[in-house]
Amino acid sequence: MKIATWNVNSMKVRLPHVLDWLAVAQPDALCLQETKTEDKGFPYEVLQSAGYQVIHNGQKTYNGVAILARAELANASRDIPGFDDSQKRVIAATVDGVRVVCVYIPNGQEVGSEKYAYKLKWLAALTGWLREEMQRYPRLALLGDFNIAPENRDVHDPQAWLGQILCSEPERDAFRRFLELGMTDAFRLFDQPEKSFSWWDYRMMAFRRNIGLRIDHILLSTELSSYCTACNIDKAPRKRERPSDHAPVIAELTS
DNA sequence: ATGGCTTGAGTGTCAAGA
Repeated sequence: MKIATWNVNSMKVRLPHVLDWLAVAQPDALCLQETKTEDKGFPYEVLQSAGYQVIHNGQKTYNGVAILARAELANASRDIPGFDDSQKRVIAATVDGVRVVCVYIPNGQEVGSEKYAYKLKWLAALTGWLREEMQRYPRLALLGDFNIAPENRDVHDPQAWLGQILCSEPERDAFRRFLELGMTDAFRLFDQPEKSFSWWDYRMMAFRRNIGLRIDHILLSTELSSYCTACNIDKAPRKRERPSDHAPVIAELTS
């Protein structure tokens, strides 16, 4: 079973890229972030024609998350239960016995800002809910745009980013709390190339110069991580015309 | 040099991303 995550930065603009990537990469489940559309504008039919079931939790202009899956999407849930939030950032469902949790974690803008406080509060709420969700579903995968580079090796220039947004210690602490729940960063289960990133700024030819961050992640519960045989970042879609600024991350699980 | 692109909204030019 292949599971993947991709921040597409507008489903409307990126739909052709998503369809092409589904055909090439053949994921069994794909989590999408930043769809930037309401549910009624989401391209359900064309994705179903491509062989995927679809659930979406969207809003106008900002945020928005979806899960596409070849098999049935069972027991779908939206948002963080008990956490008052107008922003559409979470959707979850069970696919082939795996609880797939798709998240678009807030960016935080700047350390010390209101949005940063919201990010930390949001992360705490997610962690609390995940603790329960993992008891309900021991075979759980958390996928998405975390907007956190967990370690210095996930940053092109750790000195320049020291203490900055996406790299600050409170954010990295929050990431470690996911691991303390019993989850493993699938990407780090395997040897990886130096300077592996999942996001590159649109400006300054950042992709060509590999000036990036690894902020998109797949975390696996203990019961799943032992079945993980590969995890990679696919840079091919980032090389296309009008790409998303993020690349997809894909993990393979044996049954 | 706090910019540099891209998107959505909306038709001016700005917020937001990371």
